[in-house]
Parts: sequence; structure tokens; C-alpha cells
Amino acid sequence: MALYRYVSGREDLLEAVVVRLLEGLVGRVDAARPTSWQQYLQLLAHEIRDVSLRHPAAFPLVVSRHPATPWLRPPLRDIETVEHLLATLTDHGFDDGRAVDAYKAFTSFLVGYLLLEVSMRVENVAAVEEPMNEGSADIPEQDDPDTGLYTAPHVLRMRELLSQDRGEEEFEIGLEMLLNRIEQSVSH
Amino acid sequence: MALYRYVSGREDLLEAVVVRLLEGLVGRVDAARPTSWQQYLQLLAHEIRDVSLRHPAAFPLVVSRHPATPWLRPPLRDIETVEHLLATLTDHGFDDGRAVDAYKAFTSFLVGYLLLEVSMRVENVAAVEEPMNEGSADIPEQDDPDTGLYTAPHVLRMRELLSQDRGEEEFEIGLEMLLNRIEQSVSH
DNA sequence: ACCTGAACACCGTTCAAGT
DNA sequence: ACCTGAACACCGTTCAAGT
Repeated sequence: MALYRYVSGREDLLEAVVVRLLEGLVGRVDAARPTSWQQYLQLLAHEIRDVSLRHPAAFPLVVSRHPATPWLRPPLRDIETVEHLLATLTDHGFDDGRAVDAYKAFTSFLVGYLLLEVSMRVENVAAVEEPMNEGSADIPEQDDPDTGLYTAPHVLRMRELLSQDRGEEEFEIGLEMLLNRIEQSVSH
Repeated sequence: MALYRYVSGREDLLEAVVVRLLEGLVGRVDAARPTSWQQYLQLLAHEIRDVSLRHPAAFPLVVSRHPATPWLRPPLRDIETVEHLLATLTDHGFDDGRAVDAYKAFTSFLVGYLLLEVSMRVENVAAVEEPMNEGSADIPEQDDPDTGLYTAPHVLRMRELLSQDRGEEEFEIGLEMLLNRIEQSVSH
């Protein structure tokens, strides 16, 4: 209860966690002195990915909490960060429309990749930490051959590939593709 | 309390909601008799987008609930749907590796775009429906010029563009780009 | 077969007392 | 200035009674 001296309640506490996770982000990107907008976005993307990997259980908060205003998009949830991003793109010759488009595509990309990457890890961690809170009875054990997999030969065959974690590679490829797309849009 | 006759508890209830939202999806895609894998993925993507737009408040559940097994990725959370997708890609000449890559990229794309699109709508709806549960005191009104925006000229200038909802277009463009990328990977 | 009141555990929050 | 016990409201869940 002592926490109530520092935060106004549960919501405020969670908000503070999110702020804490993201603080210093822009500063670290700046410190690396990127020379192109591509490098800038790449650095920023990796900083955020690092956050998500360091705090896999908390990262969903960053993504799912409502930002202060509806036009700020997770995981770039604060004005300072967005200002910095838009300013950087503008400096590199983006007009307003392309800059905003790039911001939106960039945030969607980050949410899509990082949320799924992180949720995979959290599930496994949680499964180990809490020893079956309600048993695996609710969720049918679908890797048990007689509950459904035998009617799903493709899934069965590709199971190894599906559970393989190539997060790093996939992230890199997706990011590269995104940058290419933005590059094309910026040169008409 | 009468619900406890039908579901085993809160978790089970939420799971049932998710199942309900997604049911019939594969069937509707099938009914449209897609002739290429591109068309198949496009139909599937639009079906899921329709779900998210019809149920913006419930859609985050689809995305954030742990699927039955860690190698199933939201929003394609059940074996039948994934089997159908993998089978379709295989039929169209994908090897296992590319099929799985396509599945992963496809789900990441859907999560990224739809979660952000939907969260924008929910916030506005919620803001209207519940008349200020804790006042706007916690969240500093950042569109008020003297709380931060005056130090963020780019954000201020692009504000209209940022809050514009071009969900449909953005989704279409992103999907097109994704399909192109998969196409390239499939032809080496 | 289905619903419901009362009770319980649990969690977020408040407040009056403690140091 | 900071922490804490007791109390309260609220929610998920159970169970014994109701029809």
C-alpha cells in the first residue's frame, strides 16, 4: 500500500512501467549518430527489440496500453520520440505525408513482430514458473496425436519449423523489406 | 453465475469468445474459391480484418491470448485454420520452409496492422461511452499547446495526417507488399 | 435441467495510526 | 516523510437451495 504515495493507482503504476521501459531510447539512437534515415530506423527498431527481449513479460503493456492521444501509436507512444522520428525523416527529405506513412508502417511492423516474438517466450516461461494453475485440461493438448494433429498432416510435418525461433532473422528480413518499401515510396 | 454451467471459468469464457469470433473463417474463404495463393491470402486477410472491425473491443483478445500451443500464432490460432493455410500454400508449390515463413510473416502483418487500427477505434469509443472515469488529469492533455506540443513542431504540423484514419488503404498497401515479398522468396 | 442468494477468496484502494 | 493494519468495494468462483 506504500506505493500509493508515489502513484495514484494501478493504472498510473502500469503507465510508469511503460515509460520506464522506453526511457532513454531516443538518446541511445542519437548517441550512435546515424547518417541516414535507414540507419536511424534500424537503430531505433533494434533498441525497441532489445527492450522487448529484456522484458518479455512487460512488453505487451507497451503495445496494448492506450497512449495519451489516439494519434500516437505503440510502441512509439510519447510525443518526444515521435517528434524525433518525424524530424529525422523530414531532415532527410520526406514530405509530411511520407513521413507519417513511414511512422505508421514502422510502428505496425514493430508491433506485429515483437508482440508475437515475445508472447512465444512468455508462454514458455509462464508454463515453467507456475506449475499448472488449472491443469492442461482446459486447453486440449493439441500436440497429442489423438486430439487433432492427425487430421492436420501439414502442421504435423512442419511442426519443427513452426516452433523454431528464428526471431532475429525474421525481424531483420522484415525490417529490410519495410525500409525498401519506404525508400520506394519516397522516390515516387 | 449461471454461466458456470456452460464454461469452467473466466478463462474458458474468454477463450470461447475468441473461438466464436474466428469460426467460419476458413469456410468463407473456401466458398470464394480462390484460384491463386495470393488471392487466398488476400481473402483470408480481409476476413480477419472484417472480424476486427466488427468487434473492435474484442479483437485484442484474439491477438493477445495464448494459443493452445506455442507454435500457433495469433490471429490464426487454431490448427484447422493453420492446416488449411499450409495445405493451400503447399498445393501452390511452396516448400515447407517458405510455407512456414509465409505463415509467420502473414500473422505478424495482421497483428501489427489490425491491433493498431482497432485500438484507435476502441479508445475513441471508450472515451465517449464511459464519461471520464478518472478525469483526464492522469493523462496530461498533450494536444493542449502548453503541455508539450509546442516543443514538437513536426508533430503539431502533421497532427491532421497522424489522426487521419486511412486504415483500409494502409492495410491494402501493406498486404500487397507482403504478397510481393513472399512471391519473391518463393521464386528464389 | 437451469438459475440464484449467500458466502468466500482475492485484489485495488482508502484512511487512520503508527514510526 | 514514509510505511502499515484494518476496512471497504468489487469481482471471480463455489455451493446449497430454489424452480
